Amino acid sequence: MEDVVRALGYATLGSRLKRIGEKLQAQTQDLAGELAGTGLPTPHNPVLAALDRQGPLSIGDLAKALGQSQPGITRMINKMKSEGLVSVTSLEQDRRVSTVALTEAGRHLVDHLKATLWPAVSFAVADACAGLDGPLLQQLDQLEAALTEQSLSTRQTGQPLPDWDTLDLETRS
Amino acid sequence: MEDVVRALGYATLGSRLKRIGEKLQAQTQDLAGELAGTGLPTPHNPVLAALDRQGPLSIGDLAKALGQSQPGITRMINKMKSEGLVSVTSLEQDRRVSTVALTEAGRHLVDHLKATLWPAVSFAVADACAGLDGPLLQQLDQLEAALTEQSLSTRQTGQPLPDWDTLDLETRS
DNA sequence: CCTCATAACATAACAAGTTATATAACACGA
DNA sequence: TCGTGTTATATAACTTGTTATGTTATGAGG
Repeated sequence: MEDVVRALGYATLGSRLKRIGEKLQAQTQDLAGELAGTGLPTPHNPVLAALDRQGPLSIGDLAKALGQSQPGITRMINKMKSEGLVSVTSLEQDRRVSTVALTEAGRHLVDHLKATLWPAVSFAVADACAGLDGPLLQQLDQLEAALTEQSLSTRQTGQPLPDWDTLDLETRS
Repeated sequence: MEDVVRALGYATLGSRLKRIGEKLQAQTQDLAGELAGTGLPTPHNPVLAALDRQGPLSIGDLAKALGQSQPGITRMINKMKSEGLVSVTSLEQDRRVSTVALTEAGRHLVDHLKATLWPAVSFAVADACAGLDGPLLQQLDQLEAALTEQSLSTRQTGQPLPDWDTLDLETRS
């Protein structure tokens, strides 16, 4: 059965990118289950990372930092608040803005993720991307094939992982 | 405000790909509004293209051809059926399988899209991708910047578009 | 033939993104 | 100070993807 989305090339690049992104997120979720045992949904990771990097942020700034719409952020923050990972307080000077900050539990989770899941994902994805070459569509072909052939979880070497903060510019970009 | 998803590189590649894919789809939708005037949702285009390329297909085969799950296809087909674009008939030999085929209206729409939207999108996306170079993350940086700077609709040259069927291997891949 | 496993599709519930709009707080000019 | 416009967030409705599960049809063995 022909892969139509792949065959149409530029015409369906949007669908293609979404599809690969979802596959990556699904495999990341699997890896999270094995590694960290936390049931943290994959899209919540960037939120935690943003708060870790930048400290407390408003809803709007979080939306900008993650490049998505404000209502989406509001909903995610509500869920994370209900799980005790973040606290939301309204700003003294301007009570329209609510400031989102990591709670103690949130910070602990971040520390755990920095030591386990986040570097593991970086390495596994870097491994899947190793050897990619050529124009964009070709690299996407290669990446999609690589992910199909071997999932992120089986790309775990088992070797000791460096902590997140020490790995920044090496594997990450 | 730092773009965290971009900054985290491989660790958030899934989110990144989804984000770019959604942006592309949104801009494709805009282009569709200007060009074709049809309110066809962007994800329905690959379904039409698959049926156009392969003739009538079962739900399961469509799911394979598009690389998504069967329930998603079922729902999309139901909507397209309700809009008169496809017909669904159950197979004589095996009444479990339902065969999806373009209706007359569906075929007319496909012909229209082949003459307008599909080649236009191919060209516009190819234009946005022109000059991309380097490793995957770098090409994604460049692509995302290109889409932000100039939308697909403003990449329309206005010059005559070749018909879809004559453009296959040239711009498409 | 009847049963049971399998296969195809449908349905339901959920997740996470979007747009459009409502609400509430602020800021400024008449 | 009183509207009035703007800004920040919340809410609602929708889309489109997912998984889990139900239903019906097929086919194969006893």
